Amino acid sequence: MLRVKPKRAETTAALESKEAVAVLASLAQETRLAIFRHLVIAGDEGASAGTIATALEVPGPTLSFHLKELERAAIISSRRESRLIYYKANYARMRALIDFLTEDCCGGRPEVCFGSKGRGRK
Amino acid sequence: MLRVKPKRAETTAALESKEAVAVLASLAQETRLAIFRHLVIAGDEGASAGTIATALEVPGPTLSFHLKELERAAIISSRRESRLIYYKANYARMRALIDFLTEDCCGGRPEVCFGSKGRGRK
DNA sequence: ACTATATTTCCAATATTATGGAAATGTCAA
DNA sequence: TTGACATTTCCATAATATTGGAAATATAGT
Repeated sequence: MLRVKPKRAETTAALESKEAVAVLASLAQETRLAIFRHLVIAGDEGASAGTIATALEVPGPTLSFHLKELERAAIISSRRESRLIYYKANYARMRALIDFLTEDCCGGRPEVCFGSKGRGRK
Repeated sequence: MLRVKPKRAETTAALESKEAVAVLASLAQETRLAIFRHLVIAGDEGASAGTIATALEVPGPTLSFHLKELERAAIISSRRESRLIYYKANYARMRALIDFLTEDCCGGRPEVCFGSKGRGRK
């Protein structure tokens, strides 16, 4: 039997309003959102800068700029593997963002957003 | 027993990537996020521009600019009531954003973001 | 050391966004 | 129709973000 994940993958720190703005801004750009989506699909291994550049047809310096923005917001992380630098999505951070928005959206009035019972998940 | 909402409050249209960027951008600014949060708390009646301006201490023209941005992204809506203009949060739109992010984050690998079973809600 | 490849930093041009005073508009009451 | 109030539009300024070529840095193979 293939136990997938006994508990949360990474620690989920709640987002402050300022931080939430930063994460939102990091995703509020077409190329960056495309990068993030690409990385979600790439999974845990992530994808190298070159692979991303080719897939999304973005010039190196432009890609590098956006990768840095995403990393600054901690919505992605990177590791070097010999000559390649692999980037990977930070799911915990995305989850924290979703949780922040859920609180923002539903704080006090969950019924309006998610029906009479709120969300299943705490 | 107090049945709160039999079904969804508003129709929830799924977000396109471009639209998602627009909604993200509309919230990716401190003042605008504060406005939105204020409106969530204000509830269905919403809050007038003046009320918001006073509460958040934002000059009229600046507020007006941000309200327009939020409205352009359809994350809030407005109605005039005699001399006042009331703004109110569009919960359905926020939900659509959250759903978009959830798909983006978890599409293919829900276990990574939300534990081995995904979210309770569809 | 030299070469090739991957990626980044530097930098300057361009584009977009945010800010708020002054003036315009819209609404109502007298 | 004048006056008071709420809000917006106009507009100039300032701040921030995006873009990509050229040059720099990092790593590995020969």
